[in-house]
Amino acid sequence: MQISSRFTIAIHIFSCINTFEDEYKITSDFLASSIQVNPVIIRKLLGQLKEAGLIEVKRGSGGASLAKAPSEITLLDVFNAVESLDDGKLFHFHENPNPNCPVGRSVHPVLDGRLEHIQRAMEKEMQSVTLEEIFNDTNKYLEDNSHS
Amino acid sequence: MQISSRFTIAIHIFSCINTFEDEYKITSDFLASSIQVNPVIIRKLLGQLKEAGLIEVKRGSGGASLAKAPSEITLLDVFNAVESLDDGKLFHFHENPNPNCPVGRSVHPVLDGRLEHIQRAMEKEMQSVTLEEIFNDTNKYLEDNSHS
DNA sequence: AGTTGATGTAACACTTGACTTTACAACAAC
DNA sequence: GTTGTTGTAAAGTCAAGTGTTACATCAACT
Repeated sequence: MQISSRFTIAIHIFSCINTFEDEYKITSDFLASSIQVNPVIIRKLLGQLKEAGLIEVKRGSGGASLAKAPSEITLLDVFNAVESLDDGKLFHFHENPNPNCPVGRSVHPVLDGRLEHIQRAMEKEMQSVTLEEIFNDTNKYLEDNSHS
Repeated sequence: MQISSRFTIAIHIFSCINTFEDEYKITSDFLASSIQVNPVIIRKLLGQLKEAGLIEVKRGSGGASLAKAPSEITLLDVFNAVESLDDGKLFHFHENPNPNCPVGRSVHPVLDGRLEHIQRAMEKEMQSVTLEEIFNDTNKYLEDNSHS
């Protein structure tokens, strides 16, 4: 099963804030039209990102903005804010291995460490990328492709 | 969204084969009672593992066995055999970013490489663990806990 | 104060995938 | 041909992702 699109949508949101915050007010409708999903989806995501302390959202007047420097937000922060992993675990273990079977008894203790290790590898990689880098890449891409 | 339990069930299957193949015939019913899921689930998984060339299953008489040395099967092999990632990609991208928006146009080219990189890190870690190691861990665990 | 444009949320529907279960045809060995 | 097993179809349950409408709440502005 794939990781939900909430993650890429969240990054898209950040990129929009970075690119447009001086020109436009970043509302859920504005974001919805760039991402092409329903504004309510965006609002829920904004809520999660806000709760994680990554952005600020103004009620009433409206508009979203970063709560931290882009160099201080990693893809892992975004991922954790937005992806609800049951018990924080990437791998879903089958619930009831038979305790009367030697193998059934040992699967969990034998595998748990390995699975954590794999998850860590992924998280480490996510942690090594900051929004600043994403923003730089985006700006570069837009410069290179603005003459077409 | 978590990775489905098919992955851990598959590893459980392999461990059962390794531990019991000399004493018992490894049928889907046998496996089902150790894993405590429906035998049909097991048969489907056995089918996927067979198709990936990791095991052999006897029709009629019944029974599953390894098709390769445990040192030649990695967790990544098992994962790929059993987990159907759409288009091989771990991350699900939102489908229709707005091409009329600069950011909408650039999200894909900017992110694709990063996401692949993260997925690779996970795969690399999976690839570094063989079933042989899992089997050794299991045997060790069973020895250490057999006197209780 | 009332209007306006946003956000926060509830409620509901739709779809998909995971997982379960029953049932049965196909098969191999005895 | 009987038996035990695999392969698979069919149908169902359940949870999560996603989409949509609706509306109360809020802050700023006139």
